[in-house]
Amino acid sequence: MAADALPVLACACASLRRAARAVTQLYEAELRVTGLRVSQLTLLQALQRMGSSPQSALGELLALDATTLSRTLRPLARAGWIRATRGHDRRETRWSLTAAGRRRFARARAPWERAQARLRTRLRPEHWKLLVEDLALVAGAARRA
Amino acid sequence: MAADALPVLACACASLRRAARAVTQLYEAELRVTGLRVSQLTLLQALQRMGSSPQSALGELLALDATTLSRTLRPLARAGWIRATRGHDRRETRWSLTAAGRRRFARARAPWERAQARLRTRLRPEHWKLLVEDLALVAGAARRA
DNA sequence: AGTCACTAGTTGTATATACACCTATTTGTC
DNA sequence: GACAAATAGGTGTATATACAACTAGTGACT
Repeated sequence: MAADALPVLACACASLRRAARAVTQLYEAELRVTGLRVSQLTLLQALQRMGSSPQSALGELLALDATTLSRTLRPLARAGWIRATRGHDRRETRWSLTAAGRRRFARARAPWERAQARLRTRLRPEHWKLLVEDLALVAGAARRA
Repeated sequence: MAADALPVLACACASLRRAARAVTQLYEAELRVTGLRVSQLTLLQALQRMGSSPQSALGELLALDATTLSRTLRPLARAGWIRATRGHDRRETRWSLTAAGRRRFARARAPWERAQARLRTRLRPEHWKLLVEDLALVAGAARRA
């Protein structure tokens, strides 16, 4: 199994980016049938989880720059999968899933789980934990460093 | 320290991409004084390590799509930091660092190490190993999955 | 030699990402 | 209430990333 590894890079950033590229390609391939990009599914997952939430809160959860987020949300709204409402503070935009968005999200579930499984079965159990738990620590650390 | 973590995401791909974004922003900030982007420094590091190497080998090492690589190499060549030679097989392009490239790489060393240190001191020691060693396994696994 | 499959790399196009800067709104202070 | 500082979000621009389709060179089989 370790024979399949790519060479270790000295740079932590390069290591992360390389892994992100490789894993993204795997997920995009599985998600292709859904018509959703990884970035879009990630946003639907975040909204499913958070319910109605301000745009800025989505950006913090995903460590996404506000401008990137702004442009990624737009096509989801155009497709009718998410809906914007205005809060008391009228600068603020709150987003929530529409019924169509929930359906779309449900239809993407099986392909997403195939991607998760495809990767997971290739890894030792502790590496899965690394991905989903320890990287949450790393992301938080980098944000505040 | 764990109080600084971002919430755990269910999707391994989203977790990786979020961490990559957060860490990239940290490194880009430190590298700004060098005039090099993370992607460019990563290529110079790879060439420093591999010596003269075919373009395709660089792509495999970094899990970079050939088209992405092609367009990332071009500005480095234009800046005179890398040089192309042609192999026996005349389809193949081999790249190596120029003297100017080695100088540039040397000047970027201190800022790069500051970025590494800034992240590293925020992490528990085992997390550093996870980043540079275990992510090499993850990247390899995803590639072959 | 002809040709067909394969491989290395590029071009066209689309999405992902973020910085600098902008507008609209809110809030704190006088 | 007036107004400066702070905040939410968007625009302009530049780079990062990759798929589909392409060109050009290689090699194998006849």
